[in-house]
Amino acid sequence: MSAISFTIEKRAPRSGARAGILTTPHGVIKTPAFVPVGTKADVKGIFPEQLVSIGAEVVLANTYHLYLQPGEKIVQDAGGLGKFMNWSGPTMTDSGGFQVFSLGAAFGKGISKFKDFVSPESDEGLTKSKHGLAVFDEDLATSHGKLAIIDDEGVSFTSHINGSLHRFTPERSVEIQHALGADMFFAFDECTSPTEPYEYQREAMERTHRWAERSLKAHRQNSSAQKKQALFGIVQGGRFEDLRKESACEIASLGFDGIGIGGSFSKEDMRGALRAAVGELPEELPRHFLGIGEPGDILEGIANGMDLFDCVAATRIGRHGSIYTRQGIVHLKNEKYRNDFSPLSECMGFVNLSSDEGFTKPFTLAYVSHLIRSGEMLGPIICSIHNIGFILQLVAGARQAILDGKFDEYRADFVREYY
RNA sequence: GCGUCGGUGGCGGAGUGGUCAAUCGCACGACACUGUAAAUGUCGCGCCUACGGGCUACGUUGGUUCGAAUCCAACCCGGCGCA
Repeated sequence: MSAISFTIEKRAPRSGARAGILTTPHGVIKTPAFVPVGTKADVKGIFPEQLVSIGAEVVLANTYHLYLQPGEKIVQDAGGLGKFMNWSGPTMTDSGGFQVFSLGAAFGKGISKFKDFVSPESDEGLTKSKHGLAVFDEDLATSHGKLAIIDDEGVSFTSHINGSLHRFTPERSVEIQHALGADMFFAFDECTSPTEPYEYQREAMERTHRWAERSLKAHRQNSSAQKKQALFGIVQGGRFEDLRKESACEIASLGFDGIGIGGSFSKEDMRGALRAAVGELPEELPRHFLGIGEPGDILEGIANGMDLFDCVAATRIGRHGSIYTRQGIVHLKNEKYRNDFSPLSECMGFVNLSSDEGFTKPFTLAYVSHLIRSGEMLGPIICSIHNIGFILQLVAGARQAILDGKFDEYRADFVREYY
């Protein structure tokens, strides 16, 4: 018995795209859906009411961050993630598996989730340890510029906040996520660096599979949590299609409530890895494309049958002064926007961002550019809301297009103008 | 007027005989950002360039020296103190 239910309303004729309804204990999510990221129990710079007003239906927080600060007990005592952050709709939490990557192999290397990975440096093999470093060697890790090292049992890491030592296992991640109490949560996985070779990708994938089983077992041992929370397993396998297929089969066979597709790709590898995985997934489970993405990548995901997406880019680039528009990303700090008095909303093709909760009138590019340049906090806030709104609208439009049987045209039209 | 300290790139401010077109910060210009170590980071920022380098620059003028932003002299300008 799952805490959620998922029904598919309509499938697109010439692609894998599908529109569905995902019902959770805290409400309904119309899929495909974009899930704004609220890592530390807030979508940076945006009030819950504003999220609602621009169409958000669900938010995603992070286990690693909330465990470190303020601690899962506080969130639990507050009544769970949603109550803690004043969000009454559906919630999700990520497992902390991504931090294994971002604080581990990627730490200090300028590698992000989605870069062109030019020259994979030979890596002293810390994260490749086959012998299981049960005890975290801080000096060793630090000397390699990492805050996290992996063994078969779990991951030891130092807090990026104060350097204190911690350890996650699949069981611990589930326990923390039970305390956080989101409607949907993810199994603890190992998100590998795309620079890792095949052998290591296989090793990590198999470890992720073992962790998936342990996560599921831990979840099933808590029947009250099981009634309220759904657990998603995560497909890994790097850029290798055979691994992706194998991983998808394995994860799909275990009995999760939903499936996440994880990983870190180079731009060219995403589609192949995605297709290989999706082809092996059962139709009836909701599929979440972890960490994706940019407009084009989201549409690619939808076309390949993905239902849920989350991404920090909208708020991050917004905070950094860039906005999505129908014609592509605009860097508001650029000189040419200093005296561009065209309205923000019209520029991005929004029909309506004006509501009692949202903006009352469109701001001009010149104004927001000024706010960004002068360091006023309203600038990043406006851009973040704008960008989340843009993505939500893009996905809502895609959903409607699927229902209307016009997804291919919708996607083609968008891509033509945007890229 | 006397004394004293000081005048460096858009600004602030290092440097105090060669390795200085000149550290650094700001401003400015551009780029990056995909399960958030991120309201962050990277690059550029005298002029020209066939990218090897060339040219003009550290208040002004002159001098010392193989060589000066750096030493000397005069002058101009500013702060402070005394008249």
